[in-house]
Amino acid sequence: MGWTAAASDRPGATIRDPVRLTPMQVPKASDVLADDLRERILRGEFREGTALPPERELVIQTQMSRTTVREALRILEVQGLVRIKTGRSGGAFVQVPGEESVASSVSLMIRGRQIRLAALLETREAIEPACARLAARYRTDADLARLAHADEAIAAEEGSLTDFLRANVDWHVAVAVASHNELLTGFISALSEAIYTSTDNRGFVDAEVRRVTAQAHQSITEAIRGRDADAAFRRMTRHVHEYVQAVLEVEERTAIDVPGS
Amino acid sequence: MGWTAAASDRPGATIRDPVRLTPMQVPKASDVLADDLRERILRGEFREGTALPPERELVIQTQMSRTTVREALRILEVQGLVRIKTGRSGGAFVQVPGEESVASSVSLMIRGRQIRLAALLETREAIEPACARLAARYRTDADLARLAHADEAIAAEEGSLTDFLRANVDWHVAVAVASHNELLTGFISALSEAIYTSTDNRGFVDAEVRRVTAQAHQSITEAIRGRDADAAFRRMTRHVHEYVQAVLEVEERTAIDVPGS
DNA sequence: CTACGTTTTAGGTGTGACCAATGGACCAAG
DNA sequence: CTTGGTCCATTGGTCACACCTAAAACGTAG
Repeated sequence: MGWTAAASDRPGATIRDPVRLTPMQVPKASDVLADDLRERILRGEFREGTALPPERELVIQTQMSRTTVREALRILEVQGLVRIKTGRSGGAFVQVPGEESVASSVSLMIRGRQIRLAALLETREAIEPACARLAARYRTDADLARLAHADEAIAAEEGSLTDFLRANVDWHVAVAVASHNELLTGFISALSEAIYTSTDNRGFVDAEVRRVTAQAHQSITEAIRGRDADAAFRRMTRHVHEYVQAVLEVEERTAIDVPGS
Repeated sequence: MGWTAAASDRPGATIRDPVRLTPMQVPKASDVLADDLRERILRGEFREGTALPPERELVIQTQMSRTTVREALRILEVQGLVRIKTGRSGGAFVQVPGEESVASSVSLMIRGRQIRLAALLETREAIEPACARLAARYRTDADLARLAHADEAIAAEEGSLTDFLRANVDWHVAVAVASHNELLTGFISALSEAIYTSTDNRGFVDAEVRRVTAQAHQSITEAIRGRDADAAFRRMTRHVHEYVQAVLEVEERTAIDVPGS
């Protein structure tokens, strides 16, 4: 177009890089639609449970092809913003992403990055004490019921290792729920689940560990019941830390790692 | 098909529910493909950056339609497991979900659930002190450089409010990075970003707040530099808590909420 | 009023065609 | 030898259309 020549007053002295452009992106049609719908959903324009127009209707309204519309809806579905049902009076129903959504993405990262069990425990050590403190502050009777139930399940001697670990996860998640903080609950759910799968097949949990764990849990549950935030924080700190120590000890003893498969 | 009649020896006495099936789910074809590929990626079967076969090639291999194949790839893309490039030698390149992935899903939840600023701060209060402790333990010189850079930006008096808040976020994220814990980094990134957007347009940040903040940051940075884990934990606890108090005060003073729009 | 088949409305899948972007090979002008 | 232009092959993006499948709603026989 010759506009570079126009920028220079002397034809021989070409200015080389007088202007810089940021690498620009041409959005895909499906992304445009998805972005628009996402924005509206997050803005609260539709109540939860509202049905978006059927695909064929969206095709008419947006003048896009059904393929494009479907791709946009699929994006929103994966992001947890809609739930798609088939059949008559089915369609895309607005939903708001909750803990499961966060938990699943955290799980993906943990598995993909092959995050070591030590790092997982370190993270749990970082956030669970504070979680217990909040639980002591905000717990309701329903929360207490869940905790008590998990305590019973853990104290059951005859359960299998898997049962024990499952109950263990349930208890930790119950504490998180009792904190009434959705973010923390999401984090803890994902963490506990990952720790669970990492801890299974590592038989370092013997009867002694189970006994100590059950006792610690009950002690913390008591603090939460008594709304003793400081005690809950302290005991949870100690409990999680001891667990870390136990795992690290075994890690060192069983230092024959299985890196490949 | 009349097989219920065949099960009964007398035609009139139909046995009603002789066999019970668990409600089974018919998975969608695209999900099957996506699940398979996801599993392989997470298992580390492909190195990061590896190109999956082109769509048309996958169509041949899987005997599925291109529509289905594309949907599967789109799912993986949204989950952060592949990055799709157009053009020659383009395609789906294997990727492993990192902090951005977690951060974006957390953002969705925060926006969608309309989580209050108080809850965000509460969450930050729960995890940042521990984060600072880890940073003091594991920080490298590169981490210190980032922290120092952020400290300078914050101390700059002449910046706009937005600049200040931006630098504030950078510093908090830098602390998280220094902890060398990818999970915590992801959490803090998402939290800080959300707090940033919530704090903007709330002019409670005056010169005094900025001065105190800059001072607190420097103090914590010093603790991290000196590998003093306890001091880092303590000072960060105090700093974040004071920030919460400041915000809550303003919240009460400006109790004229804007619920609708 | 219940039971069951039919209809209708939605999403799910398959096909084939064409558009758009990207990278490489090649060529021409300076 | 560098710069820019042209063309081509490859690969994802979009489209239109047809058909299958699932589920809710409806209507009717018993």
